Amino acid sequence: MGPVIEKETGHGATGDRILDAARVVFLEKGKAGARMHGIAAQAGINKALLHYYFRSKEDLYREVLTKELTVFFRGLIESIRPSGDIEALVRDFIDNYIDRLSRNPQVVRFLTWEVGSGGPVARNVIGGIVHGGEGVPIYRAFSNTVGDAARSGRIRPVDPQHLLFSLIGMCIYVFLAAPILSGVFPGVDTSDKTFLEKRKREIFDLVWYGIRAEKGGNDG
Amino acid sequence: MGPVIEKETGHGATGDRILDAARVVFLEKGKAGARMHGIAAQAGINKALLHYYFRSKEDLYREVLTKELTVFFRGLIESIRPSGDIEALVRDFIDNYIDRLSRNPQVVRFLTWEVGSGGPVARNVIGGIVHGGEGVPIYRAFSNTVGDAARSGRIRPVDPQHLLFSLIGMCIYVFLAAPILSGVFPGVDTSDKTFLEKRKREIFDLVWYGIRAEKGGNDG
DNA sequence: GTGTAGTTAAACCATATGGTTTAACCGTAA
DNA sequence: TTACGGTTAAACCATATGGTTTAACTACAC
Repeated sequence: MGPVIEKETGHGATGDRILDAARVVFLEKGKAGARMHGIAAQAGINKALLHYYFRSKEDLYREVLTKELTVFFRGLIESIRPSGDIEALVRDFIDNYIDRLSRNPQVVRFLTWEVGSGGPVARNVIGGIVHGGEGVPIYRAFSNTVGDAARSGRIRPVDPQHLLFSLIGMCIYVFLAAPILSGVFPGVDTSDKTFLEKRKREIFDLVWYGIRAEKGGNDG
Repeated sequence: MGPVIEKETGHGATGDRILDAARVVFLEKGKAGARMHGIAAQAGINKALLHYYFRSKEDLYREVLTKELTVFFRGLIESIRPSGDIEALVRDFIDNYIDRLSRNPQVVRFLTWEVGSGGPVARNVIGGIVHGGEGVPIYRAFSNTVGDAARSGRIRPVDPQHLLFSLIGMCIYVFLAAPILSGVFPGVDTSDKTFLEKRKREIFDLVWYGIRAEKGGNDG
């Protein structure tokens, strides 16, 4: 059945080395800025072999990006599948999103490049993950938990979609803007655990105080 | 003193046409993806004249980006200079940030490209604007207003830097991720006034309920 | 040994790229 | 008239680019 094949990815060992190399180069330079020659060099092989494995730059880019985003978002979503408790959901969301971003800062960079060029690959991958899969799609579950909490009077009524955007925005912003922020505000360092823990607390407090129902009834 | 010169930008009429053209092309393709030939064509001139005005692609890119970011952020910051009232500050910030982003969506795209390549230009421009200028630098003013509000008991104590990041993140996220979000959540349209007004309300409510001091003392 | 997949070096190809140079043309100011 | 800056078309240059082809070499499977 042919030579040694790694079942994991569907590519042989060399194919994987190429994907790794391509990841590094695309990450650093983006699709337009990357050079096939550079990728081959990074993988320690020559152009001929590179094209023996991947027809074109386009192909390679799509594979790299799809793999990267799929792994990240699938993992993320699995770690925050809502249990029904809104407070735990918010806390887990913030916790997991920030932890995973800090452990995979490349993902943000890939997303940045992608969005720059219209994001066709990311749209596909993320759309599939957020709405598809087995069981209750993740967004549906999130939305239900928020709705239930509002109906039961634990939180005030909020639009779940906007709450989601707010959570994501607050978590991802510091990573996205890191190259700029770290130059403008010394002390901002997205690889510093202390900073990130503080960021988590600040986000959670803002959101939780921001949505929970007030204890003593409401006044004007 | 030479031919007709537009004093506004320091470039002649042709120079401005080139800058406009370059803006369009860099916006669409990023620095690496842009072609000098394409920029010349967009400006309706030939390559020779293009290089007669701008030595290199690098030069042109720096000028375009600096101009774009300077105009946007200077305008933004002037429109939200804090008056001392924290509630008004939060409301104005959200209002102006979202309005200006929706009127200048290119800026987000430029920032995206910039951040992708490490953001050296943006870091300079934004750093200068946020901390420099006449009078009290804007971040200082923001931070003071938040601090005063906390000391006077109007809001609970919050870290002004993190509050700022949260505000920016919530406002900018939908614009940044628009190409992806619009594919994943039909109905998300950052050029739709209704959507943006709702977004503003949701952000303001979350933040304001999230930071204001509770009326009836606190409980466990 | 023969065949086959993986691999290499190197030449090759058509086209693109950023940038320069040259010669000429045009309108206006001196 | 002359001089000059803005402008053009076109050729030119060195290098880079994505991608292909060829011939040969290696290790392992049969």
